[in-house]
Amino acid sequence: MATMADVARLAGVSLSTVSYALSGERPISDATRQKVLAAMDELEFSPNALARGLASRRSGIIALLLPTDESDADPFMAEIIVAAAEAARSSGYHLLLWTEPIGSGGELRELVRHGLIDGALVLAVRLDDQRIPALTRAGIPFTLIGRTADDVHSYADADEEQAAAVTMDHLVSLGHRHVAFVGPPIDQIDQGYGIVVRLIDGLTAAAETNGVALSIHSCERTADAGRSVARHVLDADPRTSAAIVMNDPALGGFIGAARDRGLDVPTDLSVIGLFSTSLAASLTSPPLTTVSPVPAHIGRLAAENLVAELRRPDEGPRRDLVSVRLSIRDSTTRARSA
Amino acid sequence: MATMADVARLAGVSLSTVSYALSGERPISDATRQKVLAAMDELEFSPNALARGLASRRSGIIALLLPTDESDADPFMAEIIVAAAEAARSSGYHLLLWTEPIGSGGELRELVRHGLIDGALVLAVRLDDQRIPALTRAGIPFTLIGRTADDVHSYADADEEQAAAVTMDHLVSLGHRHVAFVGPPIDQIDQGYGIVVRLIDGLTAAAETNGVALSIHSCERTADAGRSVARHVLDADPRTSAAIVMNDPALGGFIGAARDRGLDVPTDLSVIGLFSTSLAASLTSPPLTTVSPVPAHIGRLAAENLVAELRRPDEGPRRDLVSVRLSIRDSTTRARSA
DNA sequence: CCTTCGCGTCGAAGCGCTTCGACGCTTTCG
DNA sequence: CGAAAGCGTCGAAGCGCTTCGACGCGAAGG
Repeated sequence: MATMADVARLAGVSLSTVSYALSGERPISDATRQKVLAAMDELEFSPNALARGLASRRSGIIALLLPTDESDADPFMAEIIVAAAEAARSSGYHLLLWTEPIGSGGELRELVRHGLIDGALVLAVRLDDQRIPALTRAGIPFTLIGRTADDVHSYADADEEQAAAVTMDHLVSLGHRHVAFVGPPIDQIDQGYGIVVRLIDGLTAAAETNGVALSIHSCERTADAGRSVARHVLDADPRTSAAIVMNDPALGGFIGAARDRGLDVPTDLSVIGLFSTSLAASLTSPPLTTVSPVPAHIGRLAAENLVAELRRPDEGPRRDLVSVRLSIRDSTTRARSA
Repeated sequence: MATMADVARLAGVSLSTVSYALSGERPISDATRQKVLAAMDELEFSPNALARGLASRRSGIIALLLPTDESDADPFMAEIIVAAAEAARSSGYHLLLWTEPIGSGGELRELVRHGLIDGALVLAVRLDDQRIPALTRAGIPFTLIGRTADDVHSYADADEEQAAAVTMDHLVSLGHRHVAFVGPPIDQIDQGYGIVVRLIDGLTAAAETNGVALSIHSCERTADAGRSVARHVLDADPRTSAAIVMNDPALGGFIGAARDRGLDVPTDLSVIGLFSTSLAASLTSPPLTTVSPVPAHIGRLAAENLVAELRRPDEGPRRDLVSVRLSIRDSTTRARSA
């Protein structure tokens, strides 16, 4: 554990010179720099992150705020997180996983006052998210993974509007006119998760434009719930020929229940997965047609935006919309009536 | 941003007294303690993590070492990670996600010298893992999520032996005598992932005991690979009546290919998922019988073991084996011949 | 030719906390 | 009744780094 003082001694220069040689904050002659670097090498020096952080008031750590009670370990989020960690790391930052037992405004303040983190990535953003004023008040730069209502902060998010359009286009072009949307649990809609709200708005608009009858259903994140929603959907409007499911855990039950009714997927009922992971898409039978962004892109962009903001704070918020891709597999086909 | 000095001034005591009142490292009279606490409250004081870390040589941060090239964002691992983060946090530690671009022994050293972390959780452990000597040399306490060959360190791991026994028991009790095991990619087996190796050993032993013919196959983590392995398995031994699949991404293809051959699952071919997530189990058709540990348990225990070791270093390694559960769903049934 | 400037370097003052030795008191016990 | 033993508190010395002001020096400018 060599310290900078050791390096300075060995190189025959002062401590501050070593520091400047390392950071480049002041010009250092080439000869000196070489001596310093050689000494560092010889001593296997590597700077102490804590000391550096204390002195510079920059820790090199960013936090990822992960609400933990809901959508626990969602594979979609998992991809985002890993991608964010990698991106942060390749920019020289560390990613700290900050799980919040939800509604814990107090603890966030603690984290923030703590002086440990330089910035934060905010996951599972609600249109009106309490964490945002908390972070703002604390003066901590942050980037949303998702968007709020007022769209004034940095973010990286899926392009829900496009997703809605692409989804509806696909179904319409296959002749579907009676479509059901199966979303996440009702309380997630009520709580205003931007992603859900915007998706529903987009789908509603697209349905109207295309003369499609769209029914909207919420569904708990379980196969059983998917099962009963399927029954309900088919009872409510037997003409329903396509379903848009944004709820991976419900998918298996949903498809199973339809099949139990004697309906074939996709012949009698097309199913399209919204924001499903490709793993989920490959597991259903038939393999699921999906409309999804690449989660890793979202995570990476969010981390990059945050880092950029930390390095150059004055350039204003950075916003990225990740467009989705329609992956046509075997769960959608032409409507029978068409 | 009040500092301890501010608190000391307001409370009318010395700086060190405030520190002791906070840490309890030395006795402080009740009266003084109350004054100090009141002052802290009034100033909304919260200690600076960096300064504390620098002075005490304990950062309160543990790293989770996540090899990133392989099994990217595996949902099973995701659950482990989130659970570990929560457990760490409720023990007063922060969890830092350290992604490694694999084979990066050098970078690990850097992290370690860095002085940032108090300990490490090591994910995706190989029987002979290079990270272990690196950590040992650096004097960093760690807990494995998995086990090495020599079984001398702290760990939390699934009980693979039990898993193998439970799996084989289930199939044997259903009358299966010709069983195929479909594992992860060959290089993961070769590289000695403990979990895979022990599972195969256990299954082999259990097969022998029960007079079962067991064939072993590796398989890339894609649906297509699953498909072709299924064909291969059925060609190689048409008597195969059951498959044990430890490879979620391959599952869909595997089942699909069997069905394409005119085989019904489970009537003609029973399929059992090994270490599958419950999400995956619910998505297949029919829903998958699985033998799995609760991933969150593994993550939590690992974090708890590490924290315990950090707090009481002399009590020796802590080891936890998490037992698996057989969840019987609809993908297994009696062998036809039976 | 003297001033001005920028370059390259140094020394020292912190950053906010922990921890060790010391000190004055009050108890306790032989 | 005096010495030993705690108890509760204080002061000061760091932890390893960044950063600011200063300084000597050679080059550029009037």
